[in-house]
Amino acid sequence: MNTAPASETSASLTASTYERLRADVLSGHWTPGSKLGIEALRAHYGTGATPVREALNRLAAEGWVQHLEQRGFAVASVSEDALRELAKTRVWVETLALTQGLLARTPAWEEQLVLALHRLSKTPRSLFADRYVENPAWEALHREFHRVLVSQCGSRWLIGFCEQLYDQAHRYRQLAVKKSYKRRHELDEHKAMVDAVLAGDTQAACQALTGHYEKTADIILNSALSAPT
Amino acid sequence: MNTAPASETSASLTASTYERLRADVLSGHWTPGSKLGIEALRAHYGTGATPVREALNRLAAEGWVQHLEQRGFAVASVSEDALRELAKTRVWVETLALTQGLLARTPAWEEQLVLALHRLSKTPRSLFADRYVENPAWEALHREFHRVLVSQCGSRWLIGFCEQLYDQAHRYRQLAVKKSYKRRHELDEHKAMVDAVLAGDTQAACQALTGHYEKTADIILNSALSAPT
DNA sequence: AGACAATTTTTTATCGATGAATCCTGTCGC
DNA sequence: GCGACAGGATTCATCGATAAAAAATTGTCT
Repeated sequence: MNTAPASETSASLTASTYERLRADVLSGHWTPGSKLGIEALRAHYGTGATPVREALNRLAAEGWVQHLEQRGFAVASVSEDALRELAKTRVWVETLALTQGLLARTPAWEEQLVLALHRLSKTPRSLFADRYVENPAWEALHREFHRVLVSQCGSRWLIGFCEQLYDQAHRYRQLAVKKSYKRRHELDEHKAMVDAVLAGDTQAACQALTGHYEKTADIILNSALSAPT
Repeated sequence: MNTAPASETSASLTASTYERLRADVLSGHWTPGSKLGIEALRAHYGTGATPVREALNRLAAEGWVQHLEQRGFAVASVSEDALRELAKTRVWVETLALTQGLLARTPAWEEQLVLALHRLSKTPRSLFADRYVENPAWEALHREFHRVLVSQCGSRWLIGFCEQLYDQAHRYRQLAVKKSYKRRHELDEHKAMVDAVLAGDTQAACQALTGHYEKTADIILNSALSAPT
């Protein structure tokens, strides 16, 4: 959870409240479905009602929270079906972006990708070796890796969609991790994608991508998302 | 432009202001790039600053307006390049949705599609025969037709993306129409898509869809979007 | 005349207060 | 005993006022 003011102290209260609230929803700090009362948020983030309200309106437009006319806001709910649909969509949309990127591939893009993978490989997944504690640096690099992967498609819209889907999936991952963390060889999977891209093998790249996402979804589904702890 | 209160008088001021403001941006009533001063909007829509502000925040999250930190809001700008990118993305994403829909096609879907086309064919494009005046009924049915076309893909995300892209393209169309209206045989193009779907011919369907969007983009581009009247 | 700085004006972002709607609770009638 | 209903307490939506920031203006100096 994010209690300290964002590093950007200069930004407006609305902006920083938005960022903090968003981060807290993504990280699972606010439980899906739970009510987000204005007064509670106002107190928690230490601002007036107006910035909280404006932040909530943005988040509602982005689908992170739900706006119930005349009865406030609530954290967007989750479900196994929604996760399956999300994973399916992600495969479709990112496969599309990757395919288009490969049709327009450039050395610069390949270099970015190699670099992103390298940095990711140098960063530990967990802050501790014996037990899992989220490593913010790894999370940032992982996000960056996936961003670069689709960035060559030539459409800001498509890149934006991929980001939305990534963040949505990220929330599910966070929620699942709260229950059980399953170790896996993510680096190999990422490397397979990069290798396929470097070889210019669209089919292999898409296949690797698809496998990666399906595995992720399966792990989350198996962590019994539906059974609240 | 939309001066009268929305039909939903019961809804909150924020909600109705949001809808009216959005409609006015989509229709081109507020010129792209122009400033949206709070005081001006407040007076225009006859409410306080709070509902206006919340509506603007939602619209900013959806990309219809731009939020310049500490210096208010402005209507999202347009450009030829952005339109080309939009058209390209639309082809990719809707082709994807249509393809997936065809993989899962059902009689119910085909019936909806036939119905949507029929209704569209029965409604005149313009309110007057001699000159073009937008027909809201046609606009609604056209939107519905395209919604149905992609609705079978099985992903609410993908359907949502298609809607976003549709609305964005719609704004470009509205802006172009303000300069010159070019008559065309849209009905034939729509019919070609439906025929291909009914025949289960994915390739033909996607080709018809692609042609339809590329033609639309070309017409808008030729109307000299960049040269303000 | 043109550049710059101080000052005034305008506009934005935020607060605290208020009217309106919803939710809770205890009571009454059947 | 249980559901309908009338306060009362919360919570939401909205307003008007205000502090803070940006923009416009003016006056000065080179």
